[in-house]
Amino acid sequence: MTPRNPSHITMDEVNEHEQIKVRRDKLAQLGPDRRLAFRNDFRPSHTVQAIRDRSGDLDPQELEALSDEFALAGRIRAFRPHGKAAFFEIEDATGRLQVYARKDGLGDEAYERVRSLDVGDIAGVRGRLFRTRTDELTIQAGEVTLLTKCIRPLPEKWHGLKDVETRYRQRYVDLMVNPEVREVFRSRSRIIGFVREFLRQRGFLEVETPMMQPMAGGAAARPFVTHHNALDLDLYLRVAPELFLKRLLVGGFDRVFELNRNFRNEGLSTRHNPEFTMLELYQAYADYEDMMSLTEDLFVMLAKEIRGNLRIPCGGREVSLEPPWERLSLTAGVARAAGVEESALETLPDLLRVADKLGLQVDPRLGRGKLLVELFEQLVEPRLIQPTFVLDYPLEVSPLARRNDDDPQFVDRFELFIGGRELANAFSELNDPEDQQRRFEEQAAARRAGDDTACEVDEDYVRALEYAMPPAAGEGIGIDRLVMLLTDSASIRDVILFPLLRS
RNA sequence: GAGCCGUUAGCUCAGCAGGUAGAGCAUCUGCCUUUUAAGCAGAGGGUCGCCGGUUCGAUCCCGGCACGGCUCACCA
Repeated sequence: MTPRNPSHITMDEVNEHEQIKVRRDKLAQLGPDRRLAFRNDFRPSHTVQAIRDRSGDLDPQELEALSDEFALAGRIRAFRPHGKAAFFEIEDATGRLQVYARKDGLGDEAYERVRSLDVGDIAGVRGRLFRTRTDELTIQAGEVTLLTKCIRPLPEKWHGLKDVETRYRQRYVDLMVNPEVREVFRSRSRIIGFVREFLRQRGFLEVETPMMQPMAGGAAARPFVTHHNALDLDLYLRVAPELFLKRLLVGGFDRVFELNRNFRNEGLSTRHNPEFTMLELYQAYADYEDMMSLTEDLFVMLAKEIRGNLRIPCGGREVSLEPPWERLSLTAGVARAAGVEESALETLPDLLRVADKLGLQVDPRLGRGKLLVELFEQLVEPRLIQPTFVLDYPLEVSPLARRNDDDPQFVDRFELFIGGRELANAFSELNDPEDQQRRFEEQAAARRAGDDTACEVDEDYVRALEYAMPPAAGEGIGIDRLVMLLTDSASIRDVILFPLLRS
């Protein structure tokens, strides 16, 4: 557990924990020259994986005949002393390998130095390979060098580190001792690499747009504020890159994406971290139907790549990513869940009546569109376990989306739900500058009325649309939630290396 | 921001009508040259999250605070 109030503890505090003291003393016994205790002159010749690959199919006799000497470096993860011999395990980024050290092989002095090593120390080992009686591939140490002393004891070897607070605050320890955590973050890296390659192959250009913006637009969320001293200018950390990416469509890049951090000054939960990673992509001459296809393609390929299967575990259930995915209109979903006809959801009083009938707490000041979305979130969203595109959002909750050609009160937009969580949001883009100006003004009015998640009028964005933005569609995919899905993680903190905690 | 739950040794966890605490691993000492959750024998280690209250006496009961978890709210 992290000390809660360490301000009164100093480095020379005498009652240092016994185990730390023992390790510090061992460090001191190496002598006053710190270069010998923290050396950087050992170069491994092989990783554990490379050694296993090299020796994998050799029988014990062939292994004995192999005269190669291997140099291996890593962290000591187990120590089994036996009088005049000792076994320990070295772990590097690729795995663990057992080391066997004998007094009669190393000499008295060198053997004593091996015996003084602790679990957690970083060490280098040189020697030849053999197999033990129990057929364990082992390196017989001809030389063992302490490279870096570990002053603190590692968590228990069998149960590991369980305390979630320590796991998040001291992620380095979590990573050290919990291999499944390392695996999650390796998967995260592979997923992000795969997404980039997927888009690159489809002709998308990866770009970087401002994270510090003079005006926070592109999503309905409260921004973080910061200040530039030299310009004496307040800036907002971006809540979304959307308005900048669409300016690039105007400029002639007709397929762009950005995969990077957004910042929203909102609450924390198992699905929300104040800084999170979002993919946004924009494609000219495409509509939201194209985004649905692209999303299915991407998720299917990712599931095959990462899980090797389209049926993946998700919080104790199974999710099938086999396309095509279900499509459900927002209104139909609410009607079905509420047990009424869609025609009974047409007006604001209709919706209030339904909410009342179901005993739902809703804000009566909401307009029809927001209320419909609210009902959907309460009634339908948590039940959308299998992949579902939710379609046809009300205009008033979608100030940047293109109107539906047949029903101008709705927009051509979908959100994707899997495992009860929103994974993506996409729409055909609004490119009529006059309509956009009016929608911005409605947002600004809502803002003046107290909605601090509503955006302001972005005059330059409207001007950009006046230069003509090609018809286009765009999509945002929550990368953290995508990683949660593909690693079956219950909390966003399990897929973010250093999630925000109170300090 | 609200409700519920949690915080005991380095780690994982027990415990208690209210009588200031235990185990395993880890650590230390001794023995042990093919073990692998090594083994055997012994030892040390705790402001029971923090502050206050009740009480002869509080790890335990009560109040407050801190941090964390879950749920809700917020997050189109």
